[in-house]
Amino acid sequence: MKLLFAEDDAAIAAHVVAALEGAGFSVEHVQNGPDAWELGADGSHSAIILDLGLPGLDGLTILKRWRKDGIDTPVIALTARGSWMERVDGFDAGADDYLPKPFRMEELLARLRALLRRASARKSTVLSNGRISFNEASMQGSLDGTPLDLSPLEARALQLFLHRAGSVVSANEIATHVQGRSDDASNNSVEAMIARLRKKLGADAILTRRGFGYYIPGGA
Amino acid sequence: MKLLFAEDDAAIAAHVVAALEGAGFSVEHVQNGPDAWELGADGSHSAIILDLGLPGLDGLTILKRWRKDGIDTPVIALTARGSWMERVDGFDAGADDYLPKPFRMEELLARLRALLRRASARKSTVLSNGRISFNEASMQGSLDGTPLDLSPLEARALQLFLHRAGSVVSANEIATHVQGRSDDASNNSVEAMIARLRKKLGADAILTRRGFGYYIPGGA
DNA sequence: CTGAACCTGACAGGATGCTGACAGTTCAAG
DNA sequence: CTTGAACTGTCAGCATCCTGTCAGGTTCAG
Repeated sequence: MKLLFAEDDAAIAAHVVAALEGAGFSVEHVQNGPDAWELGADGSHSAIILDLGLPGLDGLTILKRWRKDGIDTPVIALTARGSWMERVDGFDAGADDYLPKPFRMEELLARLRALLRRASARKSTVLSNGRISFNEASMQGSLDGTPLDLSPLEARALQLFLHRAGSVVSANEIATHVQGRSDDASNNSVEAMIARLRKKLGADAILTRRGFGYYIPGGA
Repeated sequence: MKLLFAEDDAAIAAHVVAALEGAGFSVEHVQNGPDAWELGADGSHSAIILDLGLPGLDGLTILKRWRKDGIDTPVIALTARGSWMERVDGFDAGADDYLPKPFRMEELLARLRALLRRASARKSTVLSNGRISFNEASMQGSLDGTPLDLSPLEARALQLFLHRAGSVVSANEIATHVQGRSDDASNNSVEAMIARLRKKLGADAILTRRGFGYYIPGGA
């Protein structure tokens, strides 16, 4: 299990490297953007932990280049603060998970393992429910087999709903998972997105549970 | 929080059981495969710590059987050593996490907590009592299997009653838990809500204990 | 019998959710 | 650099639903 770890802060890096190696991983550590890009580009790592604030070459740019080149190594992005814009950008650029600094090692390890597990079981990444299906590898949704034209946020929302088919997802959870925000209320962006999604999926695809949230029927 | 712990090495087991109980868990300990399978099969545990090298019946086989039978209790697999193959097999069989021996207790506890946290966030509990049932995941109540159309407060109230089936819930508790108020008396909003709920559930679903509160018969 | 506790139907104000429109931003093509 | 398309947050208006309150009736315990 070889990991690539890109982080310029020496103190943090030493700590993390020690913990990762203690957990049985072999770690390659780089401290600047160009090195990270070069090493990651060969696709030989099981996962990459990428600080978005690298010197020399921005983490987001690196990530986008990798994805463009077809490198699908799972990436956990480390964001400087709880900046939600950064998180959203990270997801759009192709990160599989993000972790806001500061973080606890257990958290990083847990997410890393989850990511590796998902990656190893990547065969069955097609969620389906009634007329709707969704390929998590390509983030492509379909209705009755015909591909849908979903925006990034809509796709993530649909993914979330399908993962939790049959159970209610609160607007707050949607905001967190899909948009990367955690501030509640005071805006109806979730409602707006649901409306757009419904327009593409059909009005009865996503149901409202007034006062609680939204859900896709079926599942559990 | 009841745990199932399957481990045949008596020395390790004693150590782990002591630590788990010290952390506030109630532990059922078994030392061979068949016992583990039997006890785990009732799905009553919050989590299972499963040594893969059990005598009598292999841990992986047990795990696969459970999953086949729909037991989705979170499982931490203990692997003999850092054998990579074993880990992969463990994940494929349905383990939620693995831990290579030897391990430190803190590590086990940390992973256990992480697992329980994740699991509790996804659990879809169905409360039921006589003709009434309530799915907490979808916040959907049913009477004789037919879905009910409950308002948010009614749904939360029904949930509360079912959680405390057989015991009296005071109007004050209802006001607090369901409506989020803490001011007592001076209004009969609770009474009004009970009336509306009875209209949907049937008059005999919720009984009054004059001077104390309301309750659903049966349960405890 | 009597007062307190409880029930119920009606109602209005408020909360909640939906929708169409719009503007700022990003991104890629020209 | 300019341009245009796509995306998404925000806003305002609207429809609907929810729920606290009130008034009057009913039931219960002492």
